[in-house]
Amino acid sequence: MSKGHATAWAQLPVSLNQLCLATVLRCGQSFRWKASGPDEWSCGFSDRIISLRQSPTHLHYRATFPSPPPKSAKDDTAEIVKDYFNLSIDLAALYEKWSLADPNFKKKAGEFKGVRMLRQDPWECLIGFICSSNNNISRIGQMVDKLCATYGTPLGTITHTSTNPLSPSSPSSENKTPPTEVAYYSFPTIEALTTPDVEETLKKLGFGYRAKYIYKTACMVHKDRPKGFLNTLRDEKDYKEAHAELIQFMGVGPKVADCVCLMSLDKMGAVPVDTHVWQIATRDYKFGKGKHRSLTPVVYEAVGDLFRELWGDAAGWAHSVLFTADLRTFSDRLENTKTTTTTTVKSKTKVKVEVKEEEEDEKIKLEDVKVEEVEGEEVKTIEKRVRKRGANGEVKAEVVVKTEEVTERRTRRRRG
DNA sequence: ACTGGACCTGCCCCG
DNA sequence: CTACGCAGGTCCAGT
Repeated sequence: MSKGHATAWAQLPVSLNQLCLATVLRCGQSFRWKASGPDEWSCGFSDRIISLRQSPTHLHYRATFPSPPPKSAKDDTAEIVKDYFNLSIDLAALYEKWSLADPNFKKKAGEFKGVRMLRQDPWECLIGFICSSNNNISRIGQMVDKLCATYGTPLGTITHTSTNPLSPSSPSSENKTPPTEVAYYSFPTIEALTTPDVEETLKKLGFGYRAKYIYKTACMVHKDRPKGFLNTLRDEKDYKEAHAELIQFMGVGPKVADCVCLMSLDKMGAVPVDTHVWQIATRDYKFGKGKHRSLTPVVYEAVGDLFRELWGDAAGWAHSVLFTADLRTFSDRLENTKTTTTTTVKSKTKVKVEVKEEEEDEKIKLEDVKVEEVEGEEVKTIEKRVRKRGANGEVKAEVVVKTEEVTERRTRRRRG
């Protein structure tokens, strides 16, 4: 495969308060950006590969076109980049507003500046988040890569240089890995995923039950909807209308629909409520005061309403900041986590739980507590996750959980 | 309306 | 080093 034709690097004036590339491209909005070098990122678009770098004052970009470059391919990369990053929206002003309305946001946002919503292609966004259900980010990325390599259009290759953060730019570093050529592809068109082989092929590629969802959804969009349907949801439908349309598709529930609304359809008030956001709502905002057993559709909407009332029209944008702060990938920014001890206790009968803490100082921090119980003779389940650490970041304290009739008990450790 | 299960698979951490 | 739990949910059948 050819390396293609790369344009010269160009730049747009963008501050780190407006955009933090390394955060936004890794926080699970898009699953397709690859680190192509130290502080360099690349992604295949419809007819070109776009590569990005960032300085404190500028966003640097360049395009690599397939060779020979199509005559139609004039370099409108700047427009694509501005659109993709929603750069017309003043993120710093929004942070000010959210910080004023919410002390918790203000506290968390300090370490997470420049977290903005991308404005992705609705089709890609839809399929990407169908892949995300009951799944982990690592595998989602792999699945989307396979999808593009199998059904997308080859766009050429990019030379990847060492991305190991432990071996920075110094060329003499022994740790550095040799450059490699990495192939890039466009995201598959709608039609490309409607061929009869798609479900079986994706199953073989490890998509599991999502293979059927993707195939069915592609067929629905292609055959049962007007041309350009998804894009009309952006301009011609409001949030509720778009959401209602999206959950008609196979494999698309309220959470995935909100992701598509927020990340590709300009619905800034859409708040995708996943396990993280549910956790944030109950832990940091005392939502429901522990009364809710599960995330039913009613509760789901109530959580979104809570955040919309708190943060206003662009609540989905604000939510992304706190969601990102909650990701383990970035956990080192809020606290220097070394070790976490998690204790899970399950019991078939009534359970007494006491959590003893040395109340010596406020360095001890209750990170994460979830309690679920069902009335009657049924199963009571208590899950408590408690982190305590000293000023230097060392975890020093442990949780004491006392129970009766314990039937199952696990303890696990994590490194951060 | 709400609840409980099943669901593909690969990664991560536990014994 | 293998195994169980889990991962940015959704669908389906029963109350």
